[in-house]
Amino acid sequence: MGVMEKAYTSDTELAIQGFWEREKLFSPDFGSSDKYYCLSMFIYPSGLMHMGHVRNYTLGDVFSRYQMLRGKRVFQPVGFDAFGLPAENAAIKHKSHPKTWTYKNIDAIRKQFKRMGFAYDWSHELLTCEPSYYRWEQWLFLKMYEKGLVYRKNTVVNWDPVDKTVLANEQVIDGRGWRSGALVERRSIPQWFLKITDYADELLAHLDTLTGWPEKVRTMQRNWIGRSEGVDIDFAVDGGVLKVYTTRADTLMGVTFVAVAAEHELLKALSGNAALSAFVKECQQTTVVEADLETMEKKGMDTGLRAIHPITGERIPIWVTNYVVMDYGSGAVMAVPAHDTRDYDFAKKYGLEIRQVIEPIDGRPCSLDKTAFVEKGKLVNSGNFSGLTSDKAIDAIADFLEKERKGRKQVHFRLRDWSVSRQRYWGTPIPMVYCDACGAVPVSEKDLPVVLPVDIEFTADGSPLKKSDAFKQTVCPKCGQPAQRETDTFDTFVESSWYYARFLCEDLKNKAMFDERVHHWLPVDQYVGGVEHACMHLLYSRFIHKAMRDLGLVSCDEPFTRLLTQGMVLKDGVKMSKSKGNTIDPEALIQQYGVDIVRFFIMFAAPPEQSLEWSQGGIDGSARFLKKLWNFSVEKHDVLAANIAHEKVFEKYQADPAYAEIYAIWAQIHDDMDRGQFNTVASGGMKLFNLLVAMNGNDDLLYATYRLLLIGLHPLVPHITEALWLALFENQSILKQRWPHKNDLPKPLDTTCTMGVQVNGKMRGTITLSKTANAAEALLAAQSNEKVQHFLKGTKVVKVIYVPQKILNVIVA
RNA sequence: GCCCAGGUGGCGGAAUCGGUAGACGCUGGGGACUUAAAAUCCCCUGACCUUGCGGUCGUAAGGGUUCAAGUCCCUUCCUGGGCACCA
Repeated sequence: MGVMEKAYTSDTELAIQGFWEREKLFSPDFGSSDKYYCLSMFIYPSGLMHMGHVRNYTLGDVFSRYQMLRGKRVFQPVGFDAFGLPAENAAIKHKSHPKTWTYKNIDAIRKQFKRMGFAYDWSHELLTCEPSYYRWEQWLFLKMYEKGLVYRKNTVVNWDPVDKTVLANEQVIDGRGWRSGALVERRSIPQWFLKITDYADELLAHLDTLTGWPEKVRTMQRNWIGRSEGVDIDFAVDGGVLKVYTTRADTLMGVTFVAVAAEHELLKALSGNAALSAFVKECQQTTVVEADLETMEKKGMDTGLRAIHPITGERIPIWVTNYVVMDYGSGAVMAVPAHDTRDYDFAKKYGLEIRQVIEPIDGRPCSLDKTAFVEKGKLVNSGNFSGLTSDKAIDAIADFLEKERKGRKQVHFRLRDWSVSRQRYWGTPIPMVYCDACGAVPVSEKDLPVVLPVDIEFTADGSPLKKSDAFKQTVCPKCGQPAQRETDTFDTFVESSWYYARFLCEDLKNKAMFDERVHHWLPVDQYVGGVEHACMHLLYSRFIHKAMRDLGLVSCDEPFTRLLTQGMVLKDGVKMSKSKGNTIDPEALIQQYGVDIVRFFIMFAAPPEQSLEWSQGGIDGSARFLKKLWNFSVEKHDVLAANIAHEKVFEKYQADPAYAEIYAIWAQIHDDMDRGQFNTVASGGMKLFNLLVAMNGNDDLLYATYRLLLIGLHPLVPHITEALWLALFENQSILKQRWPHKNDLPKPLDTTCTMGVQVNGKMRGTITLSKTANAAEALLAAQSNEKVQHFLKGTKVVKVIYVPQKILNVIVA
């Protein structure tokens, strides 16, 4: 190190990476204050790294290196989300084992990550498929079970009747199994659930505290949780009540039928009706995907059963439909065709009555010939409730029903409890045992982990765990009699819901789940990942975090303080994917250009949150810029290596217009770094460099500005800046430097500014005047400006709007 | 269908608080250097009208608020993400 090389090559990058490794720059002292925990969503090892990963992990690395330069002790870990369905598919395809495929991919990606030079603390690397990881997941599940956060109930899944296996939603294509082509059926099976709804209120309320998250993600979560205040209403039926939930109790008098799910227990009594049974069967031959349910053709059939309207006593027909799902709510909804779009369409289709009970509050005409009237308004045809506004009526009707014991006010969430059972092999075994005498019994803590057996043969016909007696046969932890293990495994979202905490303590292995480091180092200061995780992963993690807090395992309320959701990488306007054949292999690019050029382009080409269009021309441009920077450093070597005193240089040039520009650019770079807008950090670096190239004389200013430039660019192009730094300046890493806060640089002393002049709101010219000029002086300057004069000629000034340092708008008549 | 984003020159994008639209870069054109090419450097590059000076239009489309709108409000269109078993 220390010798200026004539050209920048991949050898330079490898040498720098070796230097960082020797210096141990990326393993923080966990006892220190000034911590900064930066985390990128860990990778699912489905093959090699693709451009989306390069973008994701570069973003995390930029945050990390920026914070190191700001003086923080940065922890940036790396790991692998190693359980999952694709491993099973690959194993079937290649007649191998999910583990083999997974570890092979991990090895390849690990090599690629190292080549990228990310500032990772490799000493805390974790793999979720290792027993030392998932044993604590099993342990956490047992603790949640003890706390009453776990229960078992039946729920519907996609069943492939030919392959005799449960299908993931993505394995259902147009209602058929992807491998067999058979029509998929809904099948109800028992599954383990986590009570995320117990935390619904807190998950909602704490969104307001997550000010470091994009507003759009918070909005999405708010809508996903979907808190609503409504009324549970009982419709009397033969032998019981049919419960429905509505947020529009004001429309209750407009109910003309009740719709129930095909699985509803009311229908059991009607099994003798052949036509009805056939229809029920047809309804069950659809997927459970909500988007499909919402868009498919709505079908229904009159069951012949009648429900009694809780207020009028009227007999209302009960219809079975394909769009009401048993798992959501009570599996029944009241239908008000006049005031609900879906009910309206359904009523039109089957000739059911449409009874108007709401009219517009402002008395404007309202026809129900073409469409439902779904707004709130004023009640009509509603007996004693007629004349009330919708809002008043909702309360009045709810009060009436409560008094009559036919209903009650109810807060309802759209959020449903989390089904964590998967009928798959490559996942964490659920630590439960089934005993004929004791029922479902949790595994004893001392018997953890329940190890996933790997000496199995993997085939297409269902989970090998179900066929493995060695795995299944055990004894009941309670009574000691022979019993059977649960053969389902956890949803892989469970692993990704607590890994951020385990990273800190991964080295404890089997000794403990966490130690005091989680109290000092959580929450994660900056989290980076795809926006596609806005609701599920990010909500599950928040839930598990709160559950861990209530178990005394962690101490803060939220796991992630700041969140950046990065956009996709596109080529020719569409997402890069193998199936579309439009991928760019990052490894080939790195070989051709080097890591930093790829990093620089990918940061420069688009703001992190937006999608990024791949461009060959763009990467060549980035290569050109960095080459210019390198060549400039070689050319100016004598000046730059001269060890000029740089401490108070900017003060000396405080009144120089050149310094005003430097200051403005640095302030922009600084702000953009803070808000994670790295594309303009890159362009700011280019501007600063252009300034440097144009600078003549003033070696001390050049020297000081150049040092600033290397520090500013370091997070984006760490290898190049480190190589130049070591060659020209100190013999220690650039990361030991401090990023100058914009407020620590001297304020430029220029007293004038240039601003636009409008006449009647249209831009007509610019004037340069003192920053402290008043309106009269500004007007005078405008009136003596040739271009502006042209538009003021022969007019009378009516009004002057003057916003100092921004705009002068002269209104004339 | 529902929820959430995005739409600015030939292209990627900038404009942080409603105040000079198009920074920075790419592409293209012209020039310098060279026997020549590459590399490099310099100038031009939103559209239309105009010999020029200059003017008009212009941020998906339409409307509105404002002295002033890419930015705020309403409507529509298009593209993308999510919709609970891909991760």
